[in-house]
Amino acid sequence: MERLDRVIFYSLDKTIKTYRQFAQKRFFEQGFDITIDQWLVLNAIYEKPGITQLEIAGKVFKDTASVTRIIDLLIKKELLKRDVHSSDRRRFTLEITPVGTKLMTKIIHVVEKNREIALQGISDKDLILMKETLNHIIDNCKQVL
Amino acid sequence: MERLDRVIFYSLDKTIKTYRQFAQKRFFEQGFDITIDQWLVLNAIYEKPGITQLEIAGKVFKDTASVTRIIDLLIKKELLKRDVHSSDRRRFTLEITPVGTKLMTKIIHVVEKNREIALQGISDKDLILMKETLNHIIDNCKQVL
DNA sequence: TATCAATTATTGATATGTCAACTAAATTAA
DNA sequence: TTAATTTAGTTGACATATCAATAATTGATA
Repeated sequence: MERLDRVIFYSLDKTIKTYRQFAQKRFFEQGFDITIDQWLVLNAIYEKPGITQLEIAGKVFKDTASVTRIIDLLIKKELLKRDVHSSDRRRFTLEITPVGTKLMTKIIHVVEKNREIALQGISDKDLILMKETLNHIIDNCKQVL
Repeated sequence: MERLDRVIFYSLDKTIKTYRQFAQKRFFEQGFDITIDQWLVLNAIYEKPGITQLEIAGKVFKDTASVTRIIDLLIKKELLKRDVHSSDRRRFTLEITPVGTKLMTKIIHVVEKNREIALQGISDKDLILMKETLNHIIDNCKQVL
């Protein structure tokens, strides 16, 4: 067996990539023409209307440059509308279009099902334990960052 | 508290991103002008001389297009050399240069230290448990892929 | 052996990640 | 109130991910 410390990061990487591929495939299969990342950003706005791009970036662990570009694409797809903010002209008001809202209400079922499939057979206890270990790793890395 | 199934993928994403940032920062800080992904590819060759690009892709969970491009950069950095394979002309023989070898023997200490820092305070038992849970998720997703 | 299929790798297009430089606007301080 | 600082967001450059199309070569088969 390989060394544990090495295998862990290997497994982490593989898990994220496999889950993303899986989730993306299911989006397309069910007819949703949207990437996982675009969904993440759209969802952040859906859950908190009036959210700023900076807040979105923090919420989905992306930098503001990525958020800007993803928002551009969401607008091109007519799922989102961008208007200048009434009181702070550095900011934008991001508003999900009716088409975007419809997509969100439909795609949530795929999202929930994806999570269910990916986690089936895994106990809450194991998930909680894993979450704690993951958070521990994050804290360890953050101390140096 | 948010729903567990949701939080888990959130934590996974955050962990990978934080660890990558942390590891990359330490590469640069210690004077190694190489990205994490370039290191992964170079390491695959280092550990298995004569490896094909297809095998590298499998080993580091990248597709062959990414591997091709990363190899291009490694060659530009003069850490790697690419020659036609003697018996199969579809393939290439990838050879790490002396400069590349030197880098690899030095950077391994940073890599080991990174893992040590990231995992400090976490028991082997918890790591093994996490690995099993991660593998379970991978298997669940693969069934659908 | 001529053809067809499989294998290995590259390339183009598009999306995203990361860093740095930049603009514009708002806030704070002198 | 002017000047400096901070904040919000954009843009360019480069690295990587993913998909599809392609090229070259090899292997299988009819």
